[in-house]
Amino acid sequence: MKQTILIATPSYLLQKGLASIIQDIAESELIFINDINEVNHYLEGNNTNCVIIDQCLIENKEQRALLFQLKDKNYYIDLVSDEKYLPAANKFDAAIKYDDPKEKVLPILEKLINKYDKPEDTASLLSKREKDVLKLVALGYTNKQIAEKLFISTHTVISHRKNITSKLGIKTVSGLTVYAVLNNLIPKDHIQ
Amino acid sequence: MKQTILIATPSYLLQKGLASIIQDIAESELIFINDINEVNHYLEGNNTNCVIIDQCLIENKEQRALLFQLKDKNYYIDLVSDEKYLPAANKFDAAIKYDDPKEKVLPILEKLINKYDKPEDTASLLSKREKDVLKLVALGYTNKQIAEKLFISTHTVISHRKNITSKLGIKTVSGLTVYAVLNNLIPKDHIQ
DNA sequence: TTTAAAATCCCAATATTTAGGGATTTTTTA
DNA sequence: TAAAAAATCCCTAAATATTGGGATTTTAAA
Repeated sequence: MKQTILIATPSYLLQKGLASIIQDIAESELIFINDINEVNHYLEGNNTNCVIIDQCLIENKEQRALLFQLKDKNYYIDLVSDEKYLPAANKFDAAIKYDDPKEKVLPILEKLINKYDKPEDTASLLSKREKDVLKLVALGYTNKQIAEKLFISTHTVISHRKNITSKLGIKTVSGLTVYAVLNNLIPKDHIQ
Repeated sequence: MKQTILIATPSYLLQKGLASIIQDIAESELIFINDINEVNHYLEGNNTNCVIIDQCLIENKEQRALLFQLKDKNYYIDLVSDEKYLPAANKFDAAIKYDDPKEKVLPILEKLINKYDKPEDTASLLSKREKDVLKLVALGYTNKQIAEKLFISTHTVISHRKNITSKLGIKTVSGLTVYAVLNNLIPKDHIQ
């Protein structure tokens, strides 16, 4: 099952940046809110796995206390504009600075995703071989070409495609292509 | 023709955020650099349309002077962490703050894209009708279904597809689907 | 060690697409 | 107003994909 991540920051650049990075790692449901009171309200009424919150939204102690009421249920990531706003001791599980480079940001988000990523997600619906076939379908190869590439007969390719179709409920090449692109099975680049 | 945008910031979040927003507006070539000297070196040896540079990378006057040597050729966007770093008078064409909301960021980038987007880009390669057909192909319809939807014969659909194929040089359904998705001809949602 | 899933292969009939020719009628545009 | 481009329609043969049946062998899990 997809995990839900709440992202609370007024910055559009950071919203889109976090979204882009997170979706590259694994498909997740992202909620964007930029009002601290709405964040607390949302957390009370909905299940989330992680809260990424911009330090600049927290104005007082009451808000802060409310925020951490559900500490046990969620993973909290602090988002700060500058090192100086990093409190020495705090309740956050991790912190990301606005200007952190790739090497600092990626591990934190990857850890978060792996922590909550369930094994039975979309990708594992398909067997290894089915994914191989799907990839090549999405890359525009014919069944015959796929058979040659995988050293199997076209019959087998067709069988795999039948299984893919029934598992995914997607029967058209274009639908499978979109699925493959969205599930990062193929690079988004040009296709022959 | 695609435009080239140089993005200079150490922040991975901002890099990915800018990339995500810009690519949503129009396909562009993005160059990421996070060293001011490399930026200047790159600008001398390559053609760009726009430079988005993080204020924090500019350490002294010499670097600043070098940066604006090609002022006439490029559109410059300033990226600042805080209002206080915004110089009263400067050579930048626009400025974006780290924590700007969508309403401030989008117009600036849209203006930039439209400024340089050539009329003869990918979308206008195809005629109106060809785009109609391409859309439906990418949505997984068969030629027969497309014919019914557009109130034309399947022969016409096939003719349009032949023209699309020769104009785009893409002959597979999956390739056309990726093209359609990348060119925002269809919503990225689920397809039957 | 059974059982179930995965991976492999086969056939035949039908549906669909592709590639190679055309041709005619509207619209645009120079 | 000519000429060019766009949109429409037609044909046939060959190539591919889809559907709806099977079956066998490996591999993994209970």
